[in-house]
Amino acid sequence: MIQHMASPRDPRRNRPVTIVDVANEAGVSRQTVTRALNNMPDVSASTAARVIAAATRLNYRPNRAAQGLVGGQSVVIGFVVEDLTNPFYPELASALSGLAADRDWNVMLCDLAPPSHGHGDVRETLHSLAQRVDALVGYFPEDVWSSDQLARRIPSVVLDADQVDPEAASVSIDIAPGVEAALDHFVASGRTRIGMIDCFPDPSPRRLFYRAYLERKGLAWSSQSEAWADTTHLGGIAAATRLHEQYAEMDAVLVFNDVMAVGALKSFAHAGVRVPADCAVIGIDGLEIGQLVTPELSTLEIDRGAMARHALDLVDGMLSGALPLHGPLVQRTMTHTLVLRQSA
Amino acid sequence: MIQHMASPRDPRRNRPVTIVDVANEAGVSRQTVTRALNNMPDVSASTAARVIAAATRLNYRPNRAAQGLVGGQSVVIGFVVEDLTNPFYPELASALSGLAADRDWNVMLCDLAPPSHGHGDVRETLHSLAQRVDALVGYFPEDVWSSDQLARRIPSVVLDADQVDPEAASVSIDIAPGVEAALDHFVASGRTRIGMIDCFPDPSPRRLFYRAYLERKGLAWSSQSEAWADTTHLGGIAAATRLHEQYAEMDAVLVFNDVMAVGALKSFAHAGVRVPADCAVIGIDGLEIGQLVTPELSTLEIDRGAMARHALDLVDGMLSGALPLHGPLVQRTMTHTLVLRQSA
DNA sequence: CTGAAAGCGCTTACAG
DNA sequence: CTGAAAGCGCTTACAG
Repeated sequence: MIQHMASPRDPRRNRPVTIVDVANEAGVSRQTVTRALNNMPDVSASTAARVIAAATRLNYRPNRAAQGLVGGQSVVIGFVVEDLTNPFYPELASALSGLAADRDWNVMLCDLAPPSHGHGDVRETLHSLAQRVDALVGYFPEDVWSSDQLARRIPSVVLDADQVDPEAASVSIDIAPGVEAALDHFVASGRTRIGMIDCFPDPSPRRLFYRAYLERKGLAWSSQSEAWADTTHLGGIAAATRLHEQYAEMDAVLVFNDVMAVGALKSFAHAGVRVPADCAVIGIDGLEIGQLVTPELSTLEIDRGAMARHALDLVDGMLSGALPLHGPLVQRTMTHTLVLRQSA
Repeated sequence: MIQHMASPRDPRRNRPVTIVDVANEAGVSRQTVTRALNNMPDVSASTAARVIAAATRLNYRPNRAAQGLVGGQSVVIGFVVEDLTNPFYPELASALSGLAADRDWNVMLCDLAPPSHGHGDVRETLHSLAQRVDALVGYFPEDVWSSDQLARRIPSVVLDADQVDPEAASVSIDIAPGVEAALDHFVASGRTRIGMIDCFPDPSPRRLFYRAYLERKGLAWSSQSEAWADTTHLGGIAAATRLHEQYAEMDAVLVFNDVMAVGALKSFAHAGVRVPADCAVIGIDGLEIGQLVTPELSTLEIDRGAMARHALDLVDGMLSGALPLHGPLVQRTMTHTLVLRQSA
């Protein structure tokens, strides 16, 4: 048998090689193997060497589950996002990963919109993840979430859901203060024909608040003041282009998120709309890309570090028993901070 | 005891509640609990209901390790990146996550540069991860990697390392064709004073190739033709600013990556250097942000989907025994594609 | 320094 | 429909 074809399975029987196989190969007992392989004391150097050689020869790999069963396994958080290519999620994942590492926890990543061909049902993906982790944190599709009651099966923290599930812990964002601040800023700088780019045909809470604000302030509004598209920069381009056509007098626009807002900036540049001179733009999220574009994007920033910290605190509470797993709602609420750069 | 203070541990003894506790609580045997909780047949509805009620009451959660031990656990890939806030990594993570999901594998995320205060030793982080996953894929700090010989302890795929470890499988990038194409493009469009922005004081392979190219073509070069900085957009701004000062005649510049290149574009805009009229810019990576800025960034693109696919193929091979775990080098090599947009 | 025993928490046959 | 037995692969005491 050619050496580099050596298999990690014992060729004699077609099953993974275990500690017993190594023990037999080395002519020792299995606890001696444990000791030798884990650098524990009370093994003679020669025995240890013999065991290590045998393990190497057989391509032995300890079974993680067995180790976990006896030793106590670490906490694993399943982090669920809608689309990792929206920079908001990696920035959050980065924060979560760092904070988790501080507790010696691990983060299992689940991107629900992977650019893969044959990815199965989202429901199936989530259930499979739920079986492999100790808690779920993230953004969950409303329909699967409510119909499957995942929060009842596993400690879960729902991030920034439009509709808060009373059964699940959540970190939610009260958009009111932030959106109010953004719109106030528009008005304070003399803008009165304010548009909105949203992400769904059905108005999001952000859009509803925007409408209410315009009405409250007696500002102009019509269905032409609004447009919606995908939450991508291409969507932002498309929506901004449409909005510019149907509402040419628009002098300010609030955009559902920064990625779309950056698209809107491109669209405006292309159409010759000067930002902020002709039209001011404020995005939402506070992403780093906002600082990379010209003009730099003003935005409603959300603190990802704080969001991740809240989520892990809630998980910790549920895991330790200090917090109920479901039932009375446990909720942390955050608000945006208006960050003014060049676009407004 | 207040209901919402119910603990996930059996209050009577201070240990996690197990299937036996549930069985006792429900007055049945443990295999009946298994059946009821896993929706298996051969349980009467009333018994199942009683068991589920007991499990809920005790906040029972099956032990994943025990389930994994008996049922066979799924493959977990530890994905190690240098810094998740560089968009290259999330785009790769997204691809990897999707392809892994297709195989019903999971991806555990490990960001070595988390924005967290107390993150411990990188070495420690990697070793801890290595114990919790079946294989390692990603970018590893050269020093830890070579000194700890992690590749000998766990199947590992090293991505795009400058120095290929002969002990580990790897997906490497042959930069020569791409960089040659980029520089050829500069020359073909009449540029002869070509600069380079790199990321380390020590010249990267990209920089070495750039130098060799200039020499080969008899083009001007001096130490003033080069600058280096952090691989962030701020680093790009700083390096481009410096380069513009020290090499004002520069009419083209190759940048270590797209994030820095976007920074360079900002710096040039600020300094009144028109791109591409005064100075052409080509970045490396092919990130989406290159399309968001103005002018759009020309770049050497690497196919992240293909990279992820190669990595998982190699892991699969090592796990199944078709590929050696170490020893004879297993290597896949990729090349960049020159994508011309507006900046060059 | 090394080995025989017991047990981690679950599930999968196998009896009733 | 329900339960007693055996075993998954490892480690942690406990004897020698």
